[in-house]
Amino acid sequence: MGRSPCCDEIHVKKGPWTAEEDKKLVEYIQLHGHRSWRELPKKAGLNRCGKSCRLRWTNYLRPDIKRGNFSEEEERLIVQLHSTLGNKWSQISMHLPGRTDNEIKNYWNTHLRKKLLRVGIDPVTHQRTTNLDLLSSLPSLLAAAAKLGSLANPLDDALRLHADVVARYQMLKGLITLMTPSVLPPNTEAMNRLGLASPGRYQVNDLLQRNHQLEGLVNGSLAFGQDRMLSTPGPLSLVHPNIPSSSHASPVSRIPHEMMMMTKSNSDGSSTLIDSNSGITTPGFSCLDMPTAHSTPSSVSVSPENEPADFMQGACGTNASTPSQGWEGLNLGEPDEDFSWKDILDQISWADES
DNA sequence: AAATCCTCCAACCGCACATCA
DNA sequence: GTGATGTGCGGTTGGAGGATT
Repeated sequence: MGRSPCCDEIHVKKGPWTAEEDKKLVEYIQLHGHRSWRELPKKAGLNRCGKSCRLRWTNYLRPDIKRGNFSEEEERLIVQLHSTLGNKWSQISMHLPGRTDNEIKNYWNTHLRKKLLRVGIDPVTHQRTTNLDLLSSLPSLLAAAAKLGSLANPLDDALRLHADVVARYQMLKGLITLMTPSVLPPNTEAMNRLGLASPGRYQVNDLLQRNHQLEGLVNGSLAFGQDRMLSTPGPLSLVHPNIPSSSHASPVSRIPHEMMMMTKSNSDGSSTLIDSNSGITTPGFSCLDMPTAHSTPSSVSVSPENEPADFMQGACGTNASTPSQGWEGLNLGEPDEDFSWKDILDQISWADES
């Protein structure tokens, strides 16, 4: 029952093609075409199975094949087509002249897939990976940080600091990812979840800009931490710039010189980050033109009823009655006493979980 | 310099479907 | 209607070559 394998002939060569085989195949097809792939190898004097000949021709020897790197335009097109067609590589290749399905498939698996993952897009569903995915690594990070924290020598403190900074960095990256829409075709389900789907309210570029701003903040904080770790090892407390130092009334007792960050408002609406200990400034941090507030968040709840804009406002402090409220709600300030990643997770509620 | 690891991609494999006798 | 055959497609593999240790 069933069909016989295509390449069941004994002594049929497999593996890479030689230049001589290529030449034979090309010359034969140019002269006679390829009406029957099964007959072709015999007639062309090739010790290959028809299937192998077809593959070699369609994927490599065909004269209209485009070689070389994929352009950005091609990349975009592939991603776009993949989001609607899935792994239908042959259909995708129809839209990219000169590219074979095999080439596109390989390029997808080796480059584009990873690229999407890096920017927080699930390459299968083309949905943003949820913050919960990103945050799933936090327990291990925290465990590592706690373990390091229990050791008592300067080097361990430095390591602990580093783990702490990394954990916070991951956390903020996760939140930024959560708050920002994709540059790709709208990821409707995730966008709807976050209430980001309504057109006109959020412009992608606008949000991307905010993303950059927030990333700048995060990276800046990370840089501060690393800088501090090198010079004076000790725990780092990442404090949001808009939280006045007075609002951090319970500095962690074990931290002798907690690094504090404040902001100076600039006339253009941006702010400059200032490390009150070192005096180091980081200009350009900005919470420009956030949508108008209609509530002041006392805690963070990302759901259609309590949109991320509220959180963003809280985070940036432009409209909250107390500038610090948004970030305080996130518990980003006091790492050693009250700080709890679980609390943050608890504060982020998903509409479809209820 | 050697060993090991990693990445990439051409080629293979097996299945599904279309066609034909 | 059924089985044999040919072709197309998507997933997977193996090895070459580069990077890292």
